[in-house]
Amino acid sequence: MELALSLGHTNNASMGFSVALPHHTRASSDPPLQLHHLLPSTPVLPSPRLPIPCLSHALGMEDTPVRALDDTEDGAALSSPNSSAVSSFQMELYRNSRKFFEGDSEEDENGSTRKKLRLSKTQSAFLEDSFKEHTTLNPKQKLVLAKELNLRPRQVEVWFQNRRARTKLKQTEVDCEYLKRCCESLSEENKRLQKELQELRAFKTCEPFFMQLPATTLTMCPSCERVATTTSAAASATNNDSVYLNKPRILSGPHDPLECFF
DNA sequence: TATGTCAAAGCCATTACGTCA
DNA sequence: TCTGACGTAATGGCTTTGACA
Repeated sequence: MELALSLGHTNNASMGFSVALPHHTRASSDPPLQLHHLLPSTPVLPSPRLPIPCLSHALGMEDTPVRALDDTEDGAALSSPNSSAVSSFQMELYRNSRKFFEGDSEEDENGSTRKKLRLSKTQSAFLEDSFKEHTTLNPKQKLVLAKELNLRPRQVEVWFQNRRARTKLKQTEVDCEYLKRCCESLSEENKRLQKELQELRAFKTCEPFFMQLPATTLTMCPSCERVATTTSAAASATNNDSVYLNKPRILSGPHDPLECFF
């Protein structure tokens, strides 16, 4: 029985029940990366690329190369922010990024402390969309994403690592649920078959009694058309007279009840 | 051609931290 | 204010793989 479990999102549907991600998805053969490869076809953000350049501008970080990719293709998308007032959305980004930068600097100062930096919703959404496109990143993709989100490449790498782990965990839960249902179903089937077997056995053991009804009602074997005869002992006891025996009696040889009946 | 070494990348288990009820 | 549960970022160790001598 093949358990073709392609429930939910799996990295490799052909792997059947296994939920393991391909161990090595090294992208050495990947085509040259373009930014649009990293982005969802339907961005969840008004303009996924907009906030970061905005942010860089607000922070006076124009020297930070945000446009890490081929300018010819995505230049428009990465163009400077529009002239409208900075939205609260962008301000939130600004504040979040301030926190990140402060966190980074703090970590640099006392490297022993492990500061956990919470990603903003925007960053998470961006990463999530990228994950839908590629569950693994090649170094270039990682760098591009890191620059886009103002994160360290290591952070992007870790996020994808943890995201793959979460996916696998969820898939495992789904698989467990499915197997649980399979198990329950098989148990029911097993019970049903056991019951059926018991009934058949009971029927088989009852049959001789069926065959041992009073002689008047069971005088002839349907297969051989022989009537019940007396045993030799009975014959001698009755002076060789043929008698009908009312006592239970199993015929031997061809008169085996099972042989005759079936 | 076979083999050992090394670096890179991924997975896994675990820790540590932030948030929330 | 405290606390425990939970989600998740981060870490360290191990394995696998490909390149290279």
